[in-house]
Amino acid sequence: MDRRTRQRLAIVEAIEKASGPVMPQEILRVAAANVASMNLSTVYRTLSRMVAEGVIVPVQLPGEPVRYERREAADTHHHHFRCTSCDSVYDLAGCVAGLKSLLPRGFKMIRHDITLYGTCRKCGA
Amino acid sequence: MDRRTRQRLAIVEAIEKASGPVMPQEILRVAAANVASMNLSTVYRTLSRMVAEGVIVPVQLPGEPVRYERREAADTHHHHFRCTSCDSVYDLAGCVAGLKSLLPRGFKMIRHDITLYGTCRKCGA
DNA sequence: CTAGTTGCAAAGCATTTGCCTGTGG
DNA sequence: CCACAGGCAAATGCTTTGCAACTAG
Repeated sequence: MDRRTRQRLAIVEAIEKASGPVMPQEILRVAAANVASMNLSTVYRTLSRMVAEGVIVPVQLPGEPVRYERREAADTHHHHFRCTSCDSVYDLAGCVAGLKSLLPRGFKMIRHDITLYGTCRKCGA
Repeated sequence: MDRRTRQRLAIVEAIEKASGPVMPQEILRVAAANVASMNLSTVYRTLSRMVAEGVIVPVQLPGEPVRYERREAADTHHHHFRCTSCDSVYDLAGCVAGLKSLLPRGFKMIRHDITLYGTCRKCGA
């Protein structure tokens, strides 16, 4: 990100303000509040760069468009929770043991993804 | 599936022959070998019906197009392994304990997805 | 100044849909 | 016969890209 443009600052701010992983559309919506001319292409291009720079990481949940979150949050191994009521995605600290026992012989595990679905605190009331 | 058409039979066969979850494109490729006029729209429409009828279930892996597998295979709780070398997807029997311990207080888990990545036996050699 | 950026429109993919023709029962 | 199916092309929704105009440094 060579230049500090209004657009980039607004996009970075939108991601940092978010409480969890956010989608490009959501970033556009928030960033457009500060920079009227904000464009979806700019959001996508900026996100690609930030991923390449390691500032943010893509969060892929099964069957949904990509979301992004700060790399800082991703430095500690974690997984995600998706509220089936409000569609928000939350980070979950920690992991589980025993994943390797699921592997058939001859298979080697390099990484894994876990997604939990259900209702978050807000929606569970 | 009211009618037994050549197309439907070929699509069903393609899914049953598969060694794991398969993508629509792959189904088209295999089914087209038997029915020359086979069309992607037909594949998609037939898959939708089969899902509605409960004959097959969609398998969603993070960041990839849907795959489908026989419901029979899905009746026993299982997860998936994706080979990062050949891109094949395999079913994994069993599950792990302790997922609920990842939940923050106030969150309720209804279901979960686990995807393991690495190299399969064929590619690991 | 001027290379890096942006906005806009067009292009890509995967998937869906409309519509008219074909066919299984 | 004729309602259900299929083929084809156009429409979607998300994401990427080409290109000319713009601007940060």
